[in-house]
Amino acid sequence: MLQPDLSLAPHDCSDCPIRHRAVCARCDADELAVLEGIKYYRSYEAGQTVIWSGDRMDFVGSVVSGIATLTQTMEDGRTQMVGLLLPSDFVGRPGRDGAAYNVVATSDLVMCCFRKKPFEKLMETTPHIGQRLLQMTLDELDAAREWMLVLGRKTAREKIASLMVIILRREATLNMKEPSGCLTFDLPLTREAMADYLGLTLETVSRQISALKREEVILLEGKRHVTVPDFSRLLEEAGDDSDGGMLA
Amino acid sequence: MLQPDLSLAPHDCSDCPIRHRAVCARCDADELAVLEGIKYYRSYEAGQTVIWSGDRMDFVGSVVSGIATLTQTMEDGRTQMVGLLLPSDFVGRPGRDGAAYNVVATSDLVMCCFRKKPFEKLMETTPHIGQRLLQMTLDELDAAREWMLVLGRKTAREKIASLMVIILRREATLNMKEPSGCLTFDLPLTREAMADYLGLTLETVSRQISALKREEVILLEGKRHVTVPDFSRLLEEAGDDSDGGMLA
DNA sequence: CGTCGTCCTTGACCCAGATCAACAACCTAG
DNA sequence: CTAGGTTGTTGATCTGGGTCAAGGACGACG
Repeated sequence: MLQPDLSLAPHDCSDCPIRHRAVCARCDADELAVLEGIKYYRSYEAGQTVIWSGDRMDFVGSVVSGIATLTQTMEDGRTQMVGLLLPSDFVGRPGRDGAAYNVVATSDLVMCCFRKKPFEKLMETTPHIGQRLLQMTLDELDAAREWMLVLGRKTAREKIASLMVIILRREATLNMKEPSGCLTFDLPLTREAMADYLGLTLETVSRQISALKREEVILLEGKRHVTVPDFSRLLEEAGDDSDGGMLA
Repeated sequence: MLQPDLSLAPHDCSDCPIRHRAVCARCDADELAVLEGIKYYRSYEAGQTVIWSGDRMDFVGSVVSGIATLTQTMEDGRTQMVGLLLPSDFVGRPGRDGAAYNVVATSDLVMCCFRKKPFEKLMETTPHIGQRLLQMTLDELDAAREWMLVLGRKTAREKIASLMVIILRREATLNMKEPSGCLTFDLPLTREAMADYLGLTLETVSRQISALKREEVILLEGKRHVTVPDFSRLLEEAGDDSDGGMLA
């Protein structure tokens, strides 16, 4: 079920220096040439803030490697993560100058950026970029809404399991297969960051992870490396009744 | 052909039979003619389900009058509202056949629909529609993410106040002004629907509304008609520190 | 008119998760 | 090697909001 052309399925594009889902259409060499003039790479260290909410943002871009988070904060310090950016995810908003969230590098991070003005011009002349961006944005909207169910209605245990499911699904999607059976991955976030994503405290996160370990839903090596002996069991714990996000 | 108006600011378009922000570019008469072939209206009664999650959806459209909700449900019945559709809001997803949520008419509802296939074709030939749709989708994404903060980190009282702020802001936006001072509106939702939106129970919603009334943050006539004597007080109760969503 | 059904309110009690606090397991620097 | 800084774990206690239960307000309809 590989989808060619303008599909949004992440594609094997390892020899393409763009690695930019919004722009790369079949890694077209001409396109590449057009883009060379306006694209550049940027690196950030773990913990560094890429953009502050409200700041002027003169670029759009996507994650090449590493992990970043989108967060919102209230004056009293309460923090909610509103997005988790993994490689290939897009950041930025054509048509608006101000950033709406803090973007923070959670690990060392490399981004592929485009200066915004020329990118917007490019969108006008190259319709598939806009179409691609629309599809990606609709996907993000679906993901955000699915997360609203997690935040609003799930228990702490279900939230933790849901987070693991999301991470496993995203990793599996990059390899274009469905997760199942026995799986292994590394938690890309600290307990505190998980808490901010899930609307919990870090203590509750820690306790629930311990509980899942105790009941052998997961196995832990160190604090970050997780083995899931039975993915369907994890799904059950997540209260997940979806078909894997593979809507017709 | 008229220069298309790509701004997303709601515009006075009362004599335009499309009333469809995604498509209507300054109510261009030519455009209208093109569209006549593929658009139609549909009415629903209060309580009627417009689309079930997972169903095939062969149209896109927008709300002309009335109110609809997008909800997600778990097998055990826990429900989370993930979107509130007011007049001019868009429903549907070009490029995908299955609906991702239940869409329910909360009041009597009139929708302006377009058959999906021709609409998609129209998008290809008329770039401004795609651009407009992208902007609208990005706005919805921002709204969804703002709601994640409400769901994940706010107290019950702040949630109720936030809901009222959102409703007042949306109403004010239609008249293109900022809400302030003494305001009046009708709650478009039952206590239960509010609970589903806010990730609370209906009892908690009722109690918090009573508390806000007791402390004169709001005045109630009947169960639905609300007067807000001081909008800034309500903002404070909502824990809202934004600039009114008017990012540069 | 009364009865039924929907929507809402209020009270009593309980519990999941927050809060407060101590400490353990690692780092890296010196 | 030790000192100090992160990050994570676990225990004790508290509390906001959930749950269960009773009843009120206000239709619509016979």
